Amino acid sequence: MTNSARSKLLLIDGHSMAFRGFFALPVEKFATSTGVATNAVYGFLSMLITLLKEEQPSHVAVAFDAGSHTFRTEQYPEYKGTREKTPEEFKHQIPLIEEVLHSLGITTMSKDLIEADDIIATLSFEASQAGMDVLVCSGDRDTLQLVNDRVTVLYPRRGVSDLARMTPEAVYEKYQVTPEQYPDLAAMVGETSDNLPGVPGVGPKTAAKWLGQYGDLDSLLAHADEIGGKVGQSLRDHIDQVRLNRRLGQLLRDVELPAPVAELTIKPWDRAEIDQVLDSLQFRTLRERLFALDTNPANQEATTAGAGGVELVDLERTALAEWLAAASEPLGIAIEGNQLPVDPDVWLLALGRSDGEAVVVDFAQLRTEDEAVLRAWLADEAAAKTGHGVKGLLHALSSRDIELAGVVFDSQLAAYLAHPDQRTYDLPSLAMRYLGLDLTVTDNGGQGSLDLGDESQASALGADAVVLARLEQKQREELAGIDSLELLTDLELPVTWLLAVMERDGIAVDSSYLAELSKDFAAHAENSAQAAYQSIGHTVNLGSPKQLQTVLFDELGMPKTKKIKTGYTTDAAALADLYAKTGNDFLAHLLAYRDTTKLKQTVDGLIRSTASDGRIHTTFQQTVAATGRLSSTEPNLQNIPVRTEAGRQIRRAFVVGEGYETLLTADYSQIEMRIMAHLSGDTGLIEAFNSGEDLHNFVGSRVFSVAPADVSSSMRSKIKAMSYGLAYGLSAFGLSKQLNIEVAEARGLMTDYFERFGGVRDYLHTVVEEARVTGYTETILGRRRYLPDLTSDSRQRREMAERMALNAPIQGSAADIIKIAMLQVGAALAEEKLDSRLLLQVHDELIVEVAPGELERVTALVRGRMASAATLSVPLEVSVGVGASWLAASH
DNA sequence: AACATTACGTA
DNA sequence: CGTACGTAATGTTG
Repeated sequence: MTNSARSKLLLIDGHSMAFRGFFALPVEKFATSTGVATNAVYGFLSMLITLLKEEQPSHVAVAFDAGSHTFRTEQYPEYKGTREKTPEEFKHQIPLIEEVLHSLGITTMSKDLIEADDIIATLSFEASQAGMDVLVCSGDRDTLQLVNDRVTVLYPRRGVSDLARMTPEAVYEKYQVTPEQYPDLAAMVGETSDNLPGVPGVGPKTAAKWLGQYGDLDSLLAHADEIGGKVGQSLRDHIDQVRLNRRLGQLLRDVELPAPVAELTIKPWDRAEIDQVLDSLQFRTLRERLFALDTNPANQEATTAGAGGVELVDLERTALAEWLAAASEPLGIAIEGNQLPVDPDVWLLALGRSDGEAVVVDFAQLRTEDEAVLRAWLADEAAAKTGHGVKGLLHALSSRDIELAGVVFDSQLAAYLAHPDQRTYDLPSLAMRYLGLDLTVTDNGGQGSLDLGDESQASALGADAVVLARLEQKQREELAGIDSLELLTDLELPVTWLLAVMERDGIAVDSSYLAELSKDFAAHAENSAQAAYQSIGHTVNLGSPKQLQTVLFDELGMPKTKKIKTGYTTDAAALADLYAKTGNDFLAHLLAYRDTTKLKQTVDGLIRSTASDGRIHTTFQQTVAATGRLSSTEPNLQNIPVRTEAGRQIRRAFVVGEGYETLLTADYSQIEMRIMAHLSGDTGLIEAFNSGEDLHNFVGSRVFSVAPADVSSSMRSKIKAMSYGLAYGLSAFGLSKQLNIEVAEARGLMTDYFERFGGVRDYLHTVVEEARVTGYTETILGRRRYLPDLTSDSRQRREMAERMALNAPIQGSAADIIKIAMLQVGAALAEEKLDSRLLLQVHDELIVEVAPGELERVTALVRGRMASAATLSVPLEVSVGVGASWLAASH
């Protein structure tokens, strides 16, 4: 049936339709969080989705104007001369639209000196010659000349969603001429928007009447002297203009184009790529509308071809041991259960082979002998396995004291290493991306779904396991291609084991102390609140920025602060600034209230997170931070206060657990600056670290040309801010803001800095340039971060990407190093059969719980292993503290 | 109920 | 107009 359906080509005038979208949608409502306008992109894509859905074209192309200079302006410089300059807000959206189209596999075309309509006319002509149906979507009436039995123009009436179908009949009804006659009519009537004057006194009605009488413009002009009255004279007076109009209005049908119509089929969708593009545009609803489409036959074919049936092996008939022994490749492991460190559980486990065979076991019904076989196999280092988020697997299996070894792959970690910027790495997305399988389709008949056999949970789990086995093959190849396979097998996978144990162990807290702290902070906050109400004479929700804006700027008439989306900011820096200006006590009370409520929230969060064993078990996220860092959730133990005295008191609550002697903290000193010295090879900076001198004093003495001893504290703090800022892509403006100095002074400071440390400047420059060429940055271990925005036309996006490119190798290399250190420390503790254990990692710091009598050995071991984790051109310095609480161990 | 916005804690 | 994160409250939207 589908073969007999005629091919249908959809041709879109990109500029024209984007422009409609731009004016139809309010720019304020359609912008990314960074302020990039996206209303035209949104409007265009929305229209495109509708067309794809309603019209089901088999071929699509979008044509764009190459520029305002065309062969028409060469013939007639005034052509389109009255057009207003394209708004900046609009211009930058064209590349974004092209990006979206490319991710959708839709061909875009543009050609120097040629307008989009000429490209469309050429393609339209070629396609209708080949017997295809053609839809032309354009807001330019010149395209009406293309209309015939095969070609329909969709002309926007208002906005981008209301399109008029201009068939030959519709054209005639509207203009009383045939499509072929339309350019003749337009030549006489003129087109204001193209700056083409028509014949005065001649409108569409008159022009149509004449064309009805004479057939076409040539015949009409040949008999121009027969036409009487004022309009006849007017026509004769403007014949040259009419001829010019006619020539300019004629669309070219013989433009040389890069691709024939046959190649304009919609390409298979790479959902991950589309996701990435839509993410960057911050589109949500359009994504759903888009993926709900089923217009792409090529995609369906690819999807179906990749799908195979999953066959569940019946353990009543097949011996588990034999089935396992027959495995010649890593088996996929999928489970059903709680994969968190607290109260983990597992009730179903599936093992899958890439050929589609799967075993699913229900622990509640598992025969004793099968369970023994399964346990032995899972614990067998030589039996290769692959999973998805193996850390969770380890938690779940630990609930039944099941040991897991021989895991050679983790599809989630692998996907993260390949594309560390993605939001999530859920299995269905990976299945779609790497295998073209749609795991979200649960019904049997659905195209692209695995044939589940039945809809039970067990079958779905078996399918997951099969998918994992197949993913391993694809992703292993991908990682090998970017030299990241070792990163997975030698770093991230071992780290997963370590993290699982750290999470399971947790860190002990003093719960009664936390309760006390909460009470203290509450009382303090309440006092500040009352004092705040007192000073303005009424109560207000101090936690509501909106209400505070009313109080500060309307009621008290304070000077306006920095603008934000909803008005003016009330953040701490702005409030402190206002306090300096006005001296109003309300501000001081408000700041105090903010501080203490924030601390109370942190404490209350810790209380809520304390497990029944009196310890807090955070979850470390290993696939979240794009640079390679870990992050910590539920609760986040990587942002426990330390900077203020009151905040530090919270660290007292983290204590050594029963049966252990003390806590030990070990942190790298200035690791990012050391990495900067290493990567840049700057001799001055390397010397700074080898001199034994305090880093900032050393650098300060060079920048300010004084002796190290004469570096004042104000000089030192400026140097410190600048040194750290450089690794983030700090600008002179940002530095001036932070240090409260003039921009000129900040710029001078940076110039002096770079004069003395030219290697740093060269390095920072090179790292961005290389990334622009290769498309990615790399850490010392070869961990990549892709930054496509480095070549963006939008300055904002490009500069953002440049700062990321500066920072990623530095932050990421530090992450690499501490991960190595963790593995080394973990291995050393095990080798030396010590009972002390790693509890937390806070980016450049490790926290260890030391068993009785082990302090000396553990201190030496941690120091040594951390310092030797990497060999850089500067030493890695480690400072260690010991104490009964995290606070006490911090100094 | 889900999402966005604002603010703020850490390295 | 400095990177990388997570959490909580308020307020808006469906």
